[in-house]
Amino acid sequence: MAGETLPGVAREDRTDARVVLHVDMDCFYASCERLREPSLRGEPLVVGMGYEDGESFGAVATASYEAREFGVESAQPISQALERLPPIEASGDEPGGRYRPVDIEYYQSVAEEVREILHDCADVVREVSIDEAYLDVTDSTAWRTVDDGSDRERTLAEGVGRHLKQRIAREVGVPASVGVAPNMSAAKVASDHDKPDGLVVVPPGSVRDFLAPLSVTEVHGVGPVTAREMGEMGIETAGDLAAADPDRLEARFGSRGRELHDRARGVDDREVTPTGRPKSLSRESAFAEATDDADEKADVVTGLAADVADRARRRGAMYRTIGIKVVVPPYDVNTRARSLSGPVDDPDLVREVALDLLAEFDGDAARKVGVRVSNLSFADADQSRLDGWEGSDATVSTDEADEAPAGAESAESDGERGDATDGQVSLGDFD
DNA sequence: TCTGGGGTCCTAGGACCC
DNA sequence: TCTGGGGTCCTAGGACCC
Repeated sequence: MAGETLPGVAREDRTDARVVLHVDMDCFYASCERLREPSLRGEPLVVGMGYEDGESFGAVATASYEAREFGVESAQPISQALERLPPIEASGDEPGGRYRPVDIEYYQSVAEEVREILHDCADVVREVSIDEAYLDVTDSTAWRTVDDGSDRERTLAEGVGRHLKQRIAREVGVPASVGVAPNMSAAKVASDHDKPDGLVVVPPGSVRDFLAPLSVTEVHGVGPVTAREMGEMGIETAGDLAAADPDRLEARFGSRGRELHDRARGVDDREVTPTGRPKSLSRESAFAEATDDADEKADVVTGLAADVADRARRRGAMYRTIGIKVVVPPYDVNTRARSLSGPVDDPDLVREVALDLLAEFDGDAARKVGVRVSNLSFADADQSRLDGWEGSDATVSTDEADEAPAGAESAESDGERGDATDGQVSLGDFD
């Protein structure tokens, strides 16, 4: 089915069927490394963090298909990868792997080139991550079949997918897998179906049949927990899921149950909307070994707080909520957050609040800590609304906030919890 | 599998308001 | 003093995704 359009399309050539593409760059970080270091092509290649400097607690970011043959996978502890695929320098007569550290800035520069092609090909592009995007090309193509002289049917939509792949390969030099379907969910599964370098087209009317034989884990939104529970209900394939009683699914999985049922039946009305602004920004860091040393934890949190605040500022984001995350062995994830009376851009306050929240975990061992800012607002975003404000402090930024930081008092006071926002009228007049 | 880092969305209870 | 019902905001946790 790869690179082909299934028959039976003409009848479905309705104007209401959308043409959605999902573009997924194949083991993107590894492809980027090969782009600038062609001798890595064809070699088992692992891109990961934490294997240098004698460290060994990082994880695999991307493994090339050759490395996957050795059992190396994404998100695997780097120590395990090194066992299964020793570095070439240390492998002796055995086959060895090439290891490279993550160089996110370089990958971003390559992704930017890909991005330009995507935006050139579609009006609406939703970038999901550095290596993945949805495109809606309904306006510029159709599900109509064309006679290209071969014996099989092709659609115009398929041509768009092929064109996109070829441009990325030719102009950037990295492989991509493309799925073409009438909705986002089906396009996503399609792009996954024939990796790497795949092109899978699923025309309207054939989505449910395409999905039916696939494992339920292929459905976007079904993770390990849901898959296990579905297994207990006798639901193994997407076909089983499509045939299941939606009321039963809703009883067990809530609104998500109904949604997944729809997806499995090929129903997904979500519009492809352009990438929006982030809702939160965070940084986290794992300790090589869990620690209960309060100073050590505080030092790391202080650093993370500064990083997060800096990133927020560079992106023009103000935040109204500051939070932390503390992962306690074996792997208990704890989060704490405090909201202020108004949005601020105030690195000192991020640190103070984060440390104050951290104090609750004094004496607890932590294997990982994190800092997050959320409830973001962007100074340039709602300008039309802000214009109506009297003495608009859309950019209540550090100057002002330093003098009257919203909620700062709670971070400094010996104080009672919960009074963080009391009496903070000065910054409370937002909205 | 025993777990790195950066995100999103949903749920559920409690506070508070009318 | 006891009380109904609805709405919103906040926090914490969970599942999922890349």
